[in-house]
Amino acid sequence: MANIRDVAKKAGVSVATVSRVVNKNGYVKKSTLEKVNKAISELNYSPNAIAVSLNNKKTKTLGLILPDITNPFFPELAKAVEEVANQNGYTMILCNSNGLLEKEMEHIEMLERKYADGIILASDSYTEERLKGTDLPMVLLDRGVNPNHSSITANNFSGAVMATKHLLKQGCKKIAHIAGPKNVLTAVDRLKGYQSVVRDSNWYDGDLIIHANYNTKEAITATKKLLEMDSSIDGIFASNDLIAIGCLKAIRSIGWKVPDDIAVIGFDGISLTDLIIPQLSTIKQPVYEMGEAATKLLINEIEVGKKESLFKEFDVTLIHRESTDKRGEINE
Amino acid sequence: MANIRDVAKKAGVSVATVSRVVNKNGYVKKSTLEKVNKAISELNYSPNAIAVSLNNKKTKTLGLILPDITNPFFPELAKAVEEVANQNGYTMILCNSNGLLEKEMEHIEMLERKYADGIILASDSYTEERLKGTDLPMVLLDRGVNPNHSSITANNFSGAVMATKHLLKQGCKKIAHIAGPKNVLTAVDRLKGYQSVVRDSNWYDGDLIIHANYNTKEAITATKKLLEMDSSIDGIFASNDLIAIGCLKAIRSIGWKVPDDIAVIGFDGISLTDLIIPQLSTIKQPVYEMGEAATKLLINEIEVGKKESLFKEFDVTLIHRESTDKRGEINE
DNA sequence: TTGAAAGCGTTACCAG
DNA sequence: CTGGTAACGCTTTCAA
Repeated sequence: MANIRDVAKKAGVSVATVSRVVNKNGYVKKSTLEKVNKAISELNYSPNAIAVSLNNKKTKTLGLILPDITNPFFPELAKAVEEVANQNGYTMILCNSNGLLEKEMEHIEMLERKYADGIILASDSYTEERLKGTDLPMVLLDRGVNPNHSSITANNFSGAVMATKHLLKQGCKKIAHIAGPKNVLTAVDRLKGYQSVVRDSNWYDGDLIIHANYNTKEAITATKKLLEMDSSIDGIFASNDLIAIGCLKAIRSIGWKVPDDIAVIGFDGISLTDLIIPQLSTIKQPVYEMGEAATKLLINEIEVGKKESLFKEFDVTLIHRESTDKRGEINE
Repeated sequence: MANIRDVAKKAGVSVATVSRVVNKNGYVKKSTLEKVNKAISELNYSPNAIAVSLNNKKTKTLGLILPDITNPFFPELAKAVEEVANQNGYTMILCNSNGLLEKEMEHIEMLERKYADGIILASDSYTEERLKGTDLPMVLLDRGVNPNHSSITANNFSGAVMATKHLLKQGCKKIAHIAGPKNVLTAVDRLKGYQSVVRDSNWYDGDLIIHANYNTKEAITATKKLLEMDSSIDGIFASNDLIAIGCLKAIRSIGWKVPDDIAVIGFDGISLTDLIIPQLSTIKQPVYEMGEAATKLLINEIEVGKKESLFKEFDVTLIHRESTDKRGEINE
């Protein structure tokens, strides 16, 4: 690949001049501009990004750290981040942390060493303590709120309230909650939302809450346990869609019918919920918009600087489908 | 962040010496080694990757270009690539091409400018013609075979044969095929596999083949069309799982039963197939292993150089589930 | 065993 | 309007 000196030589000018025309800054006489452009296209020159980076300490690279790209919630997020990044001339490095704090830290250090310009962190295990070494611009996504960093979340609490009230409205008399992990912020907020609605009901009981990780397998076990314990449960609010699908499988395996015997609603709104039978009611997060907002926010912090931490919370929406349609309200 | 000069000053040696101890090459007296190491840890020094790259023209960065991270087949691939890359000290840039040749080319150029060390390309539209500008090491994944580049694929043809024979064995008398796009290599091979099995059957007819893109929505339309045209169809081999799920939805919407009225089998083995009801039979590709193999192959080409193009084809396996279980062979 | 200095490809400042 | 050159942080000869 040709470099800037080759171009300079070919055009009969100095490298400084070439640099000026490439970056369109400074004055260049029209005739030399043309000479240089000619040389550039003849040599098919394009500036070496590494050398540029070494100078200005900017790499036009963003890091996206996710717990697990394999969880259907995240690919759409990744897509949004990648697209917005690209539109702004940035490139995205994808890092999987498997939810491990240690891996997260490794990735952050690596991104620093590679001079990434900023990081979008979707973390389970985020604690301010561990992050304070970094001074890279960083925005927290979906799973963490903290005064030192801007963050984007969905309104998990109010979504949980919506889900629980929806179940009530459909006629459920006793609603259980399969909560996510205790240390995951979204899970905690959703649990609180559920509790705020049912706390004062006469049937309410702490045993109606059971914890499981955000996956289908554990949810199956949890659901069976729940229904064995109390067969009068007729509604489940699952902390996310993967858990809800586990519920569906467990319920089916013991021969109950959804939604007649028991209604189920999830959270997230992954596309999967539309593909399964019965179709799963859920609280939909505007995932793409969230990824988009996070990326724009980050790029803004990088390019114009950060004044204050912004904390943006997105509204969620109820999607009413078969799995909670006890009253035949849906007409397909 | 501290740089090599800071360390040198602190240790009272030259930068050359620091470089030697960091890279463990050249002779260093034990006592100075210790001094230097001390300074390094006190300053928490780690070499600036950009500067290193500028020297050796290696960035320890791989590009992964995918049609669409949102298609459930790809996240697992991405995960494999990321993990293996990380294990070898590489970082992965993720690029979404949306299946557009133009976008692919843009990404490739960007990766060249950023001095990526190599590319893994999963492409629909791959044609050698367009790629010949690049001399970056590149391995083709899943959707392209070409003498100039190593490639990793699954055995699509024999998988299709397995699927079709499986349907026959389950008692299907007339099997249709919803094929993928005509310009996608995997789709073409699967179509050929199907044809090789049924071509000589007395019921065979070209109308039993219908094309659709690799998504659920189009598959619904296609399936309805197929069954309206010929209601004696009692088996469908779908070119991928997303299509198969579309079949299931369409079949359900017209009131038929799976697998009794009609059996359905997909291809890919995405985890989704295990979560839906009825569970979907499918031909499973070893996705993770494929991603792993591609990455190892690429890293090998980068680090030890490439002698010849390797062409590795992975075996696929039949997963027999409810959607084709006409004879009650599955005991859960 | 160690240090000085050139070079990697740019940009940006300072002169002219 | 243009050119020379220091600087970015590191590696790698070449000498000592």
